[in-house]
Amino acid sequence: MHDPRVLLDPATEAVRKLARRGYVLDVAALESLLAARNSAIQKGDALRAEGKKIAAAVKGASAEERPALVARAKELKAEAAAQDEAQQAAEVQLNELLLGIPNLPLDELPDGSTDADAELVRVWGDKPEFDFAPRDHVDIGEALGIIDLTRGVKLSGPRFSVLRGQGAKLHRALGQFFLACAEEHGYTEVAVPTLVTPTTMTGTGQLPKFAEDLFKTGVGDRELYLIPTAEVPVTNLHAKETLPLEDLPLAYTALTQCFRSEAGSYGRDTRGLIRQHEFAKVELVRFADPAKSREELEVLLSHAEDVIRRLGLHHRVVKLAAGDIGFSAQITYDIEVWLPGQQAYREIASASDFGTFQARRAGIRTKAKDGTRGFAATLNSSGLPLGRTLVAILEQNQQADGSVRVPDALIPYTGFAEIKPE
RNA sequence: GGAAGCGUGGCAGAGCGGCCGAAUGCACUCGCCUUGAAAGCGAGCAGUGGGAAACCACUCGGGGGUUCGAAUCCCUCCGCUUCCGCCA
Repeated sequence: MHDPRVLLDPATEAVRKLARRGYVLDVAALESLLAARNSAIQKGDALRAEGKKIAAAVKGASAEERPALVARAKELKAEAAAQDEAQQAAEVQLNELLLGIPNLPLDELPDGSTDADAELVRVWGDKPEFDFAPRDHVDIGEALGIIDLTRGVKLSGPRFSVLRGQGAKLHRALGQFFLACAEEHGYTEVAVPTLVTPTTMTGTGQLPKFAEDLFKTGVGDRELYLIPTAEVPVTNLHAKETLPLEDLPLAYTALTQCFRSEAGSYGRDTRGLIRQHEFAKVELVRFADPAKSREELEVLLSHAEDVIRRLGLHHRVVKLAAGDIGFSAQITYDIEVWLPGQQAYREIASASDFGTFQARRAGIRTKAKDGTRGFAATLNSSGLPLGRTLVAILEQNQQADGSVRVPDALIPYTGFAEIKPE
């Protein structure tokens, strides 16, 4: 959420910046709602101030004076209540408008609104060469007996899957490996709920706009959402808290299940493990001094890149176009891993700087030594998703005989160096 | 799920209808003192909103009510603690 004053300040260039992502800012509506709210506050405050003075005077007033004072106090109270109503009405509309305005993309982002418009930052490693026709992870995994899509569908419907034997073990090893990397990079591991309140979802920006992307549960009168990413509970860890500025940056990591309805992606990636309703992911979250968030993003990105490099997976890093970044982000890098089975680079991690956008919604404040207050910057990156990484390993490390080589870094975690048919 | 009790500033803890945004202690910040530190002394020290500022308003778990006036009285919700029940 934005500070409406900052948004209205011409120096912010909010209209131009939001236009880059296809959002038309209604300046007039914003101005009039803000003015209506502030004027109601001022009038209400003045009425209350007078009311307080009269109340204090009642005590010392004579019996003759008293009735008139009490009557006046009652009048003022009613008038103040009317202003309160006006204020609330304006505030509700103002908030509704503000909650729907996306973050401002940084000027350094390339123009455009699709992944094709992204700017190539760097490429790591070489495309693996095969002296046979590389298969995709479904063919490889089903032949090895480690991926069972049919039974996943039997249990839960489309976009669910079952991993088996060495596949399940490799998956679990990835989680352990990613967490170990994160710990090495200085992140504190947290185990958090995967079921959260609407308020928590609003703090990071999933609600109110993207309810259709989420799985929702209801028991009695309680309404809880399944998290689409650990970003949600981990970022909200410090919601409604004030963090000493000198304690920043704070770095957290969590391994959680993630749940996404994938509404609007019908027919896309229907094959295999690429797009599932439920998947596991290690997430990295940083809370930073907003003045330093841009540098922090590079640090965060380097941590995600380090993990995928250790696995020896060929990938590239791109900076997303202004119109392609998420609602709450002001800049996003994607790490795209090469999938020989698709002959394409596919997103495996996304590292974003949200500036103070989420912190304003969630109430994550900072206090400097000199007493200056503000909002924290929040950042996050995948570090990494277990399923898509497993896909990349199967496809990049497949052998002519159908077996798959386990990356050296993972062997201590899997206990085997090779996946072979049972 | 049933019963009782409790929720006040970073913490502890007074206050129980106007003198209370709130005593006191601890912690913290700044200054004095000191070779340095501790101790001691002095000052400061909740947040949010409005305002250019002076300053004003709001907040004693949340919401609502009674009253000219509520941290204090009433209702309700939430949370915590203890006892019972159930349970991985």
